[in-house]
Amino acid sequence: MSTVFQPLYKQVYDVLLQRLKDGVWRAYDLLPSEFALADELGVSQGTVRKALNQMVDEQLLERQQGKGTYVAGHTQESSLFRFFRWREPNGESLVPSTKVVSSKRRLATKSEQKALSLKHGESVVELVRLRSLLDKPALLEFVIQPLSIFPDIDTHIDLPNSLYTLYQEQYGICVVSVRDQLRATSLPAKYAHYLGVPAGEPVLMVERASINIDGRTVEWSHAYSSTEQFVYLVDLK
Amino acid sequence: MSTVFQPLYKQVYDVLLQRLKDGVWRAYDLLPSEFALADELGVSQGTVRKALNQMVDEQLLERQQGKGTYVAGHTQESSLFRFFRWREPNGESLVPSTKVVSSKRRLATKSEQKALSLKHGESVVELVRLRSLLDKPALLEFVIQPLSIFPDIDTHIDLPNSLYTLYQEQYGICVVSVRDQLRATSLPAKYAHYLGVPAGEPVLMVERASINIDGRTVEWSHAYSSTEQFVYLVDLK
DNA sequence: CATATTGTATCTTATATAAGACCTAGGCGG
DNA sequence: CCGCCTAGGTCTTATATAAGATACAATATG
Repeated sequence: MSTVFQPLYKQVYDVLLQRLKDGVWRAYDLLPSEFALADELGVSQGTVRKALNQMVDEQLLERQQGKGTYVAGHTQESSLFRFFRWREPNGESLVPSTKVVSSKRRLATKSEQKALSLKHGESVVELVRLRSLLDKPALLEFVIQPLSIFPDIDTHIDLPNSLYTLYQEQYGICVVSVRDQLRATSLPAKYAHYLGVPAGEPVLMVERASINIDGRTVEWSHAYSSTEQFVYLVDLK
Repeated sequence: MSTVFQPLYKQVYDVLLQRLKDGVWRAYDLLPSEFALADELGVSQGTVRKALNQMVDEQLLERQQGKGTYVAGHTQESSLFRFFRWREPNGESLVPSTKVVSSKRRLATKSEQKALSLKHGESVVELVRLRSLLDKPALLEFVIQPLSIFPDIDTHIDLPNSLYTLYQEQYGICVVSVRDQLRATSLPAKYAHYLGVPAGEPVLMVERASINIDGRTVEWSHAYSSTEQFVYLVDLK
């Protein structure tokens, strides 16, 4: 017997997740009510509810009692709150301001092909941004966006502080998790003036893969930052 | 009306959590069955179940169908798996081996008093450990343990790889979360020979607060590590 | 008879459903 | 324009049934 047993609520979960992946429901959409879904799928409201609960836990959905269940979307605030880990040493949270340094199209490098599962010869946009904390330049960020995923993304005039809202609104792409690799390294001389830090200074390098609801890495970035004034904070539960 | 409404299952959760804090049940203990708890507290089994579910999600409890619900304990493996974030650059997980460099008692410094909420004049143990990955020295770790929380902890002969199991077994202290602050810095000359890295080299400094079930910081540590061969990995959901 | 195996009772947690409480928004009458 | 009412959504709780684990008696087998 090759078919493995799956509880009803898990099967419901899978169906609903697939609809999110397929874009049947998009950010901020209102889902049908629990009873309506239960009716459609031929199960009870409680079973649908259990599946929805799990998706709420995973931050895919948001509920509002008395109103309905919505597809969770990135706002500027929520997105920064969720994925931006830079803090003051005392733990106070920070909101970055962002300035575009440059943006250009080019062929993906080997490592970019690997990180983003691109075919040989695919083009990407390399976006360089300088992000400031408390009005001090703090992070120099290199963002790689495959053109196959984000067509003509380099034609947008003013980019939002958090790119994920742009991905969501213009391309229907919902970043649900990120994976950061942290290293210490010396600041390359050519970047020193951006951060106002001497060349060769120890800096934190954060390499980030941003992952879509279907599991694909849709964006890849790395950033340099001095940690004289700010720290990268991790809470492990 | 000053008393705020709390759902039944939340009240049950609070009662059960308090029992964990009080040490009524300790690591690996078997809890009474859902029906027994329901009976004792005067609610239905499903309500108890919802409270227990939440505690399982928080990794405070573990269930085994047909057997019972247990208080989650740190094993060497689970503890390292959960709180050890060093990986190979390709993402492969690593298990450290650990050697004690030194251990001494002294008065807590100002910053230690603050981090650990100690009174002026309290004593701590400073434990220095060298941890290796793939047989290469990789992390030099300074662990601060208040003697008020861990009496005579420096009399233990051989320390386990993960200290949390020791805290749990000898002192009934259960670390449920940690908070890491990451910085890049230059490797102080006096530590260079431990890591086999030139002095002044950029290294990652990880400052860690380990937090007990009652919310207290019970251990404070900082560690230096070269990131030539290994990276600190963060998954943000 | 000794031993292994099978059945069965009774624990446990896991899943599904139903019913009522509560929240929100909008319509409608004063 | 205000307040009441109601429709339609989620939230909470309870109950019934399924399924896994274990101990032990009954039974088959050498």
